[in-house]
Amino acid sequence: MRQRLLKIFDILLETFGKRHWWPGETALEVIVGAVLTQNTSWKNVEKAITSLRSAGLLSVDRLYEVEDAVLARHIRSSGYYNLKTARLKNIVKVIHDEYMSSIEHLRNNGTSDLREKLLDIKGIGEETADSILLYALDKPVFVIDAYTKRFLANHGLYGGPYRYGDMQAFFMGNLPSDIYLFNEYHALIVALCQGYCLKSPRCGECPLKGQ
DNA sequence: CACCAGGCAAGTA
DNA sequence: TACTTGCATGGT
Repeated sequence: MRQRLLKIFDILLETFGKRHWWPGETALEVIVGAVLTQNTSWKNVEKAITSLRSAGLLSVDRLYEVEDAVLARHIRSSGYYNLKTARLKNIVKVIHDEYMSSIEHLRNNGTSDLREKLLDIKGIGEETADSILLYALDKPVFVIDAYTKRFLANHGLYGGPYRYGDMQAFFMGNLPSDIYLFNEYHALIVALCQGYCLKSPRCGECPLKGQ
């Protein structure tokens, strides 16, 4: 299975190229994006991030201080703005109060289980926590989402159960623990599903046909 | 008009 | 444990 998953990765990389998920952005922007993109298209999230950046709000301390109503106005385009305002405030408060507003301190925290720490924050579930761990904090965890589930179900790689932890264990048990690989693999699965498995499935043209 | 998008928490059975 | 529902904008 290990070789099969690596072969699939090579095909996806060849087909779609590097996805450049969250390159050249600050870790805080990644964290904000991870929350804002919950059940929301990335396009709508980009507008919100741009608005926050223009307003000079993309720092832990500025986000900590800003009024809820003001924050909500800037992230309006990403939907669920009242909910997401509270969720951003929740995680920013932890970074501010417990890590001196430093993402580096959060990243380098080796004493407690960082994943559990994130999951304890209201509004941070497994996918958001793992996206933050992988894409913002450079931790080797495999991110699972609705696309990943569809990918596993559609390609006969895995028989279930289709629970988050089981699917994650499948990938992490059958791949080398590598930040770059986990980062790119997840993004490539999304690209595959968006191009071939989503609306009007094009399974006949799927680059993984026969794999 | 309907449906979906890089989920989560709270409620129900 | 396994559903169901509210949250909300913007694109197709």
